[in-house]
Amino acid sequence: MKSDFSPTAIETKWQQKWDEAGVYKVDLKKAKDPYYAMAMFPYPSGDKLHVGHWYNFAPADSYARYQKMLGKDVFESMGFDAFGLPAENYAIKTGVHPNQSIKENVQTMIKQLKRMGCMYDWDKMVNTSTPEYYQWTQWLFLQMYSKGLAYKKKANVNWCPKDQTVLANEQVKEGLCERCGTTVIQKPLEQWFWKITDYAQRLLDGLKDLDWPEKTKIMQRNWIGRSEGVNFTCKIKDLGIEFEVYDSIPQTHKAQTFAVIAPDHPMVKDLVKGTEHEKEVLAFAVKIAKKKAAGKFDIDTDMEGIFTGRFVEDPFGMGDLPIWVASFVVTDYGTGIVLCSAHDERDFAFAKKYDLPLRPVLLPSDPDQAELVKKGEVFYRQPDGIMQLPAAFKGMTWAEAREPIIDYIEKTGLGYRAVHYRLRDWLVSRQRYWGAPIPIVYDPEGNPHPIPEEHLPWLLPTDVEFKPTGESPLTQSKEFIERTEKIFGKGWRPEFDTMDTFVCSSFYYLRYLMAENTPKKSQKPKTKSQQLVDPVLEKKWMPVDIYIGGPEHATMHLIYARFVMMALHDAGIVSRDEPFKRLVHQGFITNKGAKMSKSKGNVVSPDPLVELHGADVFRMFLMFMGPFTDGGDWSDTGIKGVDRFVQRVWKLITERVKEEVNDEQLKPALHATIKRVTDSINRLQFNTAISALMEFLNTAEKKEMISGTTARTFVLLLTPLAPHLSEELWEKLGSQGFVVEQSWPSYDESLLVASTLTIAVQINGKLRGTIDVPADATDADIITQAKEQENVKKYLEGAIIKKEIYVKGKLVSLVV
RNA sequence: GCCGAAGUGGCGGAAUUGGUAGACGCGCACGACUCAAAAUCGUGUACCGCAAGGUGUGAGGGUUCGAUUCCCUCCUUCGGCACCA
Repeated sequence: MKSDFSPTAIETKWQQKWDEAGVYKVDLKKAKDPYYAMAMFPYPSGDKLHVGHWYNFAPADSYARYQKMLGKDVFESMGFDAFGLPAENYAIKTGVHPNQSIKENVQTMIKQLKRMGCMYDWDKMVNTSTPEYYQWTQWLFLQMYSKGLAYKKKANVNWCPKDQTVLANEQVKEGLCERCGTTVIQKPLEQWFWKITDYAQRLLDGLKDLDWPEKTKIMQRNWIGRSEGVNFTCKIKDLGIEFEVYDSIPQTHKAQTFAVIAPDHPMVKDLVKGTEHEKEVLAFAVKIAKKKAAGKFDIDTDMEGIFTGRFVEDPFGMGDLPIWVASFVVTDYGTGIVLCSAHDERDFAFAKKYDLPLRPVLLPSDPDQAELVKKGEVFYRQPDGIMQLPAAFKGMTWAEAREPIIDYIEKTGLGYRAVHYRLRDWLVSRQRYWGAPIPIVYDPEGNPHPIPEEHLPWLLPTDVEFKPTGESPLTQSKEFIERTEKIFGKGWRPEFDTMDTFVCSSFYYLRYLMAENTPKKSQKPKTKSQQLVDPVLEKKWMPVDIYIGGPEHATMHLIYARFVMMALHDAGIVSRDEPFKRLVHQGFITNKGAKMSKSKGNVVSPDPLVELHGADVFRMFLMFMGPFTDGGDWSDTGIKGVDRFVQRVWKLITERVKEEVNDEQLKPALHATIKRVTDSINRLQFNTAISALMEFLNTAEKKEMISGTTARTFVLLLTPLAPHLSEELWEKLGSQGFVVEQSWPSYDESLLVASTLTIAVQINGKLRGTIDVPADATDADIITQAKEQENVKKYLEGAIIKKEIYVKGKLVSLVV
């Protein structure tokens, strides 16, 4: 049965056969043992599919195939995150409408994805830029609005001057636009927000039960930034204005010596109104605000302040505290006003700069060192002769003192325990064209009203230019305004902003479960069966069993999706809080150390290599590069090794299999291989799975002929990794059915125990020889034998053995 | 500065609870086949040394009969955060 191996022909053949037989179609309703395998859906950019996509999707598919062979009803989803800036920027450059370019890119990418031979059930594909999809994005907005979770407010927001749109906090990385790298500035604008802060504690608590990478959980925890401390109510002297302050280091209680307020705090004006300080202070506030707006504020060089002339009225019986406006204080954390002490780096530096008094609470007592000794030992002292706290606190360490002091503060009634979070509300509106229109209209008085559901999808108008002007492009659409007036009345205006694309991707895992039922364009989603998600399917399939994607989404998509799922749960739409039970991040593929991107022109296309070697070889090569979660720098050296492996497998199975030949001696190796491959795939370490198969091949090739059983088992092990090749070999072996529908082989434990053991012999921790002993030899026998080993003997001559250690089945260690 | 991950041959990487470091593959060298080359197959390949032997998992200490694995200090690289009192 000798024949040549031609990957492309084989791969095309089996993709067709699978397709015809519908082996990857899943009946979501009938599935008995659902397994929802999902990779983060791609953005259909002009780059097409690059090696990074393959690196993500191919192993994800191999793992899903393994689950299928374990007997699960696997649903592997695929779709497109099609709204967003790149298509719009492309349109600005070329004049091609995003609708057009996205359609083309999606078509190309589907073709490329199909070439990979993954188990995607294409009937359930989603594309977020289609009205069928974005009506649900809009519906979600209305849900949020009706639950009071969507609101509009004027605030300083992150503005990208290049993309001419606002950005969510999560989209600003190191002060730069996450998309284009431009310095982000602050701009006061009226924007739509979603109240993710209401869910801060739940988002934090939920993490502990998730099977997610620890580092991702840590990133989310830091992002949420829960801080515990004490709130105090204070008064401005002579003005009687009451305000709250938050203090997260209660150890400094009664040791505060001044107060600082944020330059853009609304109370600043009231403090200085009509005083000699007014002009100067307000000018200072404006100066700092400008610096911050330009994104140029740097705490190290720009630590500045100015005295307001006002005091906090003796908050703790230790005297009045002067209030300064200080550049480093932020308005929107805590209450924007802070009581300062010696034991904070910034407060300390500020006090030194403006010669403000300090009252340290830690030994040593030198106020010049106060901040530096925070890690120092003993807490509590009375440098100015005033007893600050009860004597019970004396001698406590900084850490020990914390809780008792909070208790003490509460008991004295001066303040109360409080929790603050760093998490801010999610800014969801964007001044761009290519997104889902926000389903809100304004009456002639300018009051917002939700668009009734029957008008969904609230279509994105097409009579729009894309030039970013800083104003929403939708304002140019005559049709959009006419449509609004026609439905709602004269003088009514639509909301011109669109939604952040992260809204689209915050619930797509639910839409996959419904995509088959999506009405045609002509239909409107009004009937009962047309809902965001069928509760029965949701209950059955959610949460997603394994979600695979890049770590760059740790504080964006992955936190938004959790928030939206929780909000939907509270609204009774879904049955649980968390969308992704298990999360895995694939590693990042770089090119000469740099991130692949079109602008750098270093994107590597997989197509030529796939053409040359076939999809199986290419995907195995990517898996063989190293651990899936590590990624690495791109290089195609080494693909040859996998190619050779495939050629040799082909040769062995097509030329050297004889059904009834006796190859009993191969059995232990075969079963060891089953175990190794199984364990490796379980841990998503495809590299070691492949090397185990290579090792077995090396062993098997030494035999003249191998049996049908051995060959079939080997092909089964290869199936998740190289599905097309395996299918062809399965057929050549005369086996029934699709190999991709066979069960995963199991191994016989008893065959894994070797009949002879090789024991290492060490003297003083150095390897001096090995001995072969029967598996049933006694410990004493083995030690005796070890001492008689030739090389060992040499070292034992004239030496006294002080200690003998035998590690079962592994080694003998002698100490002389 | 803070949080996290990682440093092993010329290269990608192996080595589940401490137990024969370098599996598997690339590359390289030599050999076979060939007029020749490619492909393929075989042998070798951590370093020093002719050898006996010694040295080796970023550096330095420590625990242990025994450390890539555990502990301490430090260095480098990568990822995230950075005014949140």
